[in-house]
Amino acid sequence: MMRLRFCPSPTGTPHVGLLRTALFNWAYARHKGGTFVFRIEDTDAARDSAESSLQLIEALRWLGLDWDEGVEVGGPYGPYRQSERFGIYAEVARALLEGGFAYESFSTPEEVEARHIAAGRPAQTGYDGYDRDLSAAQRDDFRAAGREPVLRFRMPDADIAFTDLVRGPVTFRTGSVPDFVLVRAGGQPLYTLTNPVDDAMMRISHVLRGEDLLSSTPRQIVLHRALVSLGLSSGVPEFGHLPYVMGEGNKKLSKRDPRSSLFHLRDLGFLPEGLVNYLALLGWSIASDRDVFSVEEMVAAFDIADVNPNPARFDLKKAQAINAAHLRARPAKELARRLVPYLHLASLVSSSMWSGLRLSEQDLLVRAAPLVGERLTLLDQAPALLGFFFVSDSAVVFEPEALAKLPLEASQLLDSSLPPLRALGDWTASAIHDSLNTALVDGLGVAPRAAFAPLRLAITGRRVSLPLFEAMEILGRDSSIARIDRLRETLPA
RNA sequence: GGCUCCGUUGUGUAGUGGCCUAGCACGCCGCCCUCUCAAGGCGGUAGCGCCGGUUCGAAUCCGGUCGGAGCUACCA
Repeated sequence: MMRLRFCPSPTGTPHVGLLRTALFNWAYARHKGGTFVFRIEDTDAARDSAESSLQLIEALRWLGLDWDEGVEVGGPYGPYRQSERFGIYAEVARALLEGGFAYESFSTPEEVEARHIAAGRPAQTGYDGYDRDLSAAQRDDFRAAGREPVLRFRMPDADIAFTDLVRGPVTFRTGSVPDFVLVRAGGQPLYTLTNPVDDAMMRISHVLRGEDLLSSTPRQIVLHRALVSLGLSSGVPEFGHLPYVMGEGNKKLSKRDPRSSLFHLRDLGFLPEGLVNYLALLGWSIASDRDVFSVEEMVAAFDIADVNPNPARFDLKKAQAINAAHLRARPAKELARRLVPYLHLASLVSSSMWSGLRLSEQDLLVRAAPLVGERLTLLDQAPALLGFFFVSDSAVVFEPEALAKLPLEASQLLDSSLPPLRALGDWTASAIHDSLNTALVDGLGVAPRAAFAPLRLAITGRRVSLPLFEAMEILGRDSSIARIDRLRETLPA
């Protein structure tokens, strides 16, 4: 049974790189019929926050990445927050020490550096193994001098090779990885210990994570092997390192960059479907001639072996284009529902939830949604496009620049449009179009482009809008005429 | 400095020795459609980092080189 996990540390707000990692783990687990575990690595009290944990949970839920075991849902290998597992780490640390896989180290960083310099080595060579074979008497002396040791892992004297699921064979040469710290002086376990221990305890079989952790893999592999020989684990997981998600230029996307924040993108009006689709494209593709797909399609096709190892740039334009494709694919009723929070934020509707809307608002939205759908790339553009439906006839604001660009014969065009509209039998878009065409284009000999500009402004207040005749149909005859009258009155004769 | 990873148009990718005078998408430019804006259709722009080698043949294999990135913490 394949077991994968997503195990962020709760620092800061969730960003796209992190979520891309979550998505690939989730998709691979789902593709293989495996188990997806969600663990939170909150071992660093100074940097972690409860708010960040909550945001992580909210982010996964919003994207639709569900987990089989983990925080909130529980499971057989819990608890799933590292802050609740310190007892386990202490036990494992003791076993490692007793088994000879780890040792107490008293050297300060300054002392290590001084030894390197004295020996003519570069200062930043890394820990030198000085305390590896301290005698009990020496350790007692250090303690007597008031020093507290860290626990270091004893790196074996051998190359460490593994086959990366994304990159193929990778080998770290003997001696290139120094003995690393597992537990701080004072007893706090570090990521170097907690992460592999939990992966082992939770029977994780495949570790897919960011490329930044590639260089920590040899350490984790030898630790896993130690756990196996201590009888604490049944095997070493496989590793795959996912490419970075970069920002503009060649800079790794920063956690602090607001543009990479999931919630920011959600506020802009990304659909979860659209964002998941785009995130999937960062290092993976479903086919050579297609890049718009559903999560289900992704799950059916996703294989870690197909992931590309080179770093990807987050391109907001492309993300929007993908989002727009998903927006257009939504049925009108559903699109209408998704619009509600954004319209509410712009104070256009009475509730942020569909069920809280007045029936008239619901009805209007369902009818208007098909017009707006193909004009959106992001949901937050909807208020500007739909605003005119939700204001009273006397409250339509005419764009000044649109007013300025009106054709000279604007008043005449408005005058001439009223009688046929009043006389119209069926108030439908095509009937409105026909009658106005007859009256203005044929009757007055004005080009369509110019003929309808004043009407568009009267109805919507803008120069660029939804299709005019459909908008008039939805708005209704009375409102349409009232709005045309109103613009007529503000223009000189 | 050391270790490790990466290198196809501006961006994301397809490509696993001949189907590649390199496909798709976004972007950009132009045309068509058209009540505006979109959407849609058509066309254009631009790329295998470089040098050697292997081979009848290389974007694909090998070596080197250059460039970029990460790690080199008692952070994760």
